This record gives sequence, structure tokens and C-alpha cells, in this order.
Amino acid sequence: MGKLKNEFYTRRDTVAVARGLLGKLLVVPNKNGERVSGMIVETEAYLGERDRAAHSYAGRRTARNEVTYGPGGHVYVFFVYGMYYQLNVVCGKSGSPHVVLIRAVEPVEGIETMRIRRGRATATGFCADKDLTSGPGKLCIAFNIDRELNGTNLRSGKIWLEDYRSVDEEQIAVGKRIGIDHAGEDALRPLRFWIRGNPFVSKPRLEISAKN
DNA sequence: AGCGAGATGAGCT
DNA sequence: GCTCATCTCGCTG
Repeated sequence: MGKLKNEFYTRRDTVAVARGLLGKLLVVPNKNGERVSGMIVETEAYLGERDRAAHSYAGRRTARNEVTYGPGGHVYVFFVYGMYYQLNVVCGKSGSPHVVLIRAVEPVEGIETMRIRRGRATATGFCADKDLTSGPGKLCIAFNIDRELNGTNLRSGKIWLEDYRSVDEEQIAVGKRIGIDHAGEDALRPLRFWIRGNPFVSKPRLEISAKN
């Protein structure tokens, strides 16, 4: 169960990384060293300066997205909607600000820890298991991911990815990315990937084709 | 089971 | 000022 090598993030195109991340295990140990982990079931590719949906579109390089201009194999975490964080993996080589957004995982280890953290975000203090990590904001709460992790190397001891399950190509569903209607034609591109039928996928019904 | 509003802050797409 | 790579709750039916 070793951490994924750096080449996983740097050597292939971003779509291949987004597909390849399905079935991998996201691990973020807590302060006691307990493993909190989940299998990635939904991703989106953001293709840098020529992608209207990307933060770096048209060369907008700012303090916020600076780490996306660095080498692949690091984490890009940003704050959105005044309340939520989003976890991304930086891909490719320095100067090419491509990322893959991790949109959903299936809980594997540390599930009780996730229940406590997610319960704090609800009025009742309770969170159904199917809602623990079934969205980009939810999984950041369940894994305690915030801006402190921005820029962290994925081969550090704070957050990493491991091999876990292999996913056949025909299990991968493809669709439009979520929440980027402002991106014009790029909003239609088939850059969202998920494991068909997995109950932790955030919006399963938007499949536009089974193959790329 | 599906919508609309509200929460909340950072960057202007 | 307004727009978000969102989520929860409360209303409808």
C-alpha cells in the first residue's frame, strides 16, 4: 500500500490523471495518527489557462492559485461560497496550472471520525452515512481539509493517495462539470468522471456518454 | 424527491 | 456590488 509516485501526477495528461484517480485511496491521518481514508469515486479535470472554468484561465495567476503553477503531486485547496473548501490535485510540470478536483469519495477508514466532524455541520448533530463524503465540500469537512493543507506535497505524511481498487474503463461514466455555467462552451466539455452506480457520487444522473 | 433561500467570505471569471 | 468548482434546511406535493 505505497503512496502513488510523483510520476502519476506529472507524466500523463490531466484527463488521464482524472480517470486514473478513480479507485485510489485518499488518506489524511488525524492528530492521533488514526487513518481517515476514502476511495475516490468522482473527479473533474481543469485544463489550465485555456479552460474558461479554471481559476488560471487566460493566465490569471494570483496568490490564491499560485500552487497550481508549481509541479504536479501537490495539493491545491481553496475556499468557496464563504463556507466550504475544495480539494484539488495539481498535475503536470511547473508552469502548467492543470488540476483535478476531487468531488466525492466512499468512506473506508475512520468513519466514526467522519460522522463526528460532519455531524457538527448539521442542526441535529447527526449526518447520514451516505452524506458523509458525497460532495467536494462535504469530503473536506469529513477529512478536516482546509487552507493549511494548500501546497502540501502528496508524498508528505499529512495527506497522500494510495493504490486501492482497479476500475475498468467501462465502469467510468463521463459528464459535464458541475457549477461552472459561466464557462461558456467549456461548460459542455466531458471532463467529469465517476464510478457508475457508486452511491457516493454527488450527482449521478448527468451522464452524457460512457466513453471518452 | 425536488426546488428555493440563506449562510458566508474572497475575488472579480 | 455581485459571482461563485456548495450545502443544509424547510417548503411543496
